[in-house]
Amino acid sequence: MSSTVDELVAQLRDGGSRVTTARRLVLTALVKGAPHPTAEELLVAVRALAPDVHASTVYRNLEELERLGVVVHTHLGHGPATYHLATEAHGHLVCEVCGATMEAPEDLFHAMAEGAKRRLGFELRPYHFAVLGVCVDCAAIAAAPEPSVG
Amino acid sequence: MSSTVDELVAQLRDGGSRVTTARRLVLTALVKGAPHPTAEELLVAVRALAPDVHASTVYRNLEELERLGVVVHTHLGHGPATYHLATEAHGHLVCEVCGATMEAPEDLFHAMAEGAKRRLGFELRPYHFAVLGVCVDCAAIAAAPEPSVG
DNA sequence: TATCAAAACGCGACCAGCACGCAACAGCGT
DNA sequence: ACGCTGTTGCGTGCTGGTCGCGTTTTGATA
Repeated sequence: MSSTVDELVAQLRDGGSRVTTARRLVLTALVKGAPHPTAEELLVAVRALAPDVHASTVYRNLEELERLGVVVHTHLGHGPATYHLATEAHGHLVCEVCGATMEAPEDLFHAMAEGAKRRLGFELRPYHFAVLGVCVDCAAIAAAPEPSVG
Repeated sequence: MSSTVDELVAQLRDGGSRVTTARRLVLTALVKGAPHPTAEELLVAVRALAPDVHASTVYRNLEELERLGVVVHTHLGHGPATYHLATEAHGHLVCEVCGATMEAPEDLFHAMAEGAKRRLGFELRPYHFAVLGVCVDCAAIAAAPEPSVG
């Protein structure tokens, strides 16, 4: 198991931040909820237990948690940003056709990262924005001769 | 020289679209303007010659031009999308610190694209979203021992 | 346990970037 | 020049997110 809510709360205190109900619930939602929640989804999860929490509170908490290095956000495409614990940071491959999201194997970026570093001095951070493309299934559909219209 | 406005206008006619003042001006701005214009910047360029063109007209034209394969848009980071001619499509590396944008060498994505294809069946489209990272200069600054505060 | 400064909250207003509905207008085939 | 229909200008609306302000809460200290 990577991180419990209590450990994350301890990180908050270490960082000088206070521990509030909303904040704890955001962390709980991140630990126990679905894999790539948006701020909106986190808000829903938080409100399930504390209905009066305001959207801006969730946004501000995510910002603060990110400042402390507890969570990171990723853009998976055109929609809203998604959040996860910093301990679970990883690259993403997103299908432009169906929206399917998959975790990128860690070494997939190695060659490109090394090439960019050596040739351009550019240090890749391939986690912040997903790499777009077309997934197996959608590529198969696109390549199929005819979807047999009738 | 890649494309003249007249060639692009011909593409419009071939696609069944009409050629209007606003549309021609958008194309002109794309051909002759700065490298990675946003919709807003294109609007300004268009309005320099036709002050009454409305923002939504530019957005709709860009959408239509994209449908016809004349232009493509790219997301360089958190800001608005940027547009360029489809003939000039290329990958981008964007510095998360200073925002510097550079064109990615064509072969930089080869290894990753092949790896993704062979191992996951995933066909990379690395042009739609930029790859983020830290540029040479900002990496140097970050690595410097002390910026000599006084 | 009471006190209190500062942090965080709830709330609403606001912002950027963009999409949409509609009536008027203009391109272009005839 | 005519008329069909795509396009425009305009306002309005939506999503995703930020900000300022007055109130509440946290948690160190007494």
